[in-house]
Amino acid sequence: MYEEWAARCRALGHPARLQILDLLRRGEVCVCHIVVVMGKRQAYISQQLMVLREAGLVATRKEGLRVFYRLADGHVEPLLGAMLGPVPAEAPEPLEGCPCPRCAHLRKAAR
Amino acid sequence: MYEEWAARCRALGHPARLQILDLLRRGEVCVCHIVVVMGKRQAYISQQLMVLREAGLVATRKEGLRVFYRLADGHVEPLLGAMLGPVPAEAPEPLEGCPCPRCAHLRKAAR
DNA sequence: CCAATACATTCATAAACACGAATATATAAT
DNA sequence: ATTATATATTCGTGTTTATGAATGTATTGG
Repeated sequence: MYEEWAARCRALGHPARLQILDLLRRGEVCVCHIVVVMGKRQAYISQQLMVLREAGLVATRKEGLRVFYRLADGHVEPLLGAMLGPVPAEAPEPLEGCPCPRCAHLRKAAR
Repeated sequence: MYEEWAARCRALGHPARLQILDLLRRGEVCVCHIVVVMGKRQAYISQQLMVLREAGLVATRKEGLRVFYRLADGHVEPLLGAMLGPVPAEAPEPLEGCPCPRCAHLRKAAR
């Protein structure tokens, strides 16, 4: 049982992955959104997502070309909460330069 | 901020260290007690304790020859709770073959 | 001072991880 | 079928981590 959690902690033990998980606390997003938020190469983000997936920290849903990531089972969110505090309540805003459907939709609604 | 927690998570990312921290949730103990509980070489335990110390996950108190370890500041306990669940309520029992003063005291009280 | 005890550190090596570069796969549009 | 798009994987190399063995340090008692 310790080894299982240790493995998850190793996956948590990287600032980029932690940031991705923190982002996912705010809700499901597609990979391209994560790429824009993090400002890193797509392949790099994909590598980090693979680690998170293999550790069972995130779950995915495929929709056409896009893959949406979310936090896995109920254990992950409280764990992040214990580290990073509660998720601040923010109004959802479109992300500058993000091509994902969610951001496109938010931009349209803003006008 | 992510890097700080990532560093702590790396320290958590090892079954032996996780087990030590879980033990410390039950209260302060000296190194020799940890050694008996874990059934590993003293030097090995000391190495793991060094990692935990450098990550700021534990604090120490020296008393004569012995060094007592406890969980550090209030952030650590909830984090462990999120992973391992609440600490089970157990009556304190002396540990077979442990030379530490606490165990000696408990053995005396048991008779 | 000398020895014993409790704990910590250093060193060497093997395994694991990080990450850039290149490449692969799957889906959708034409 | 071809092409474009979104995402995933593989590979190579440099860095970090794990752990056994050996050794060091601090404190106490004689």
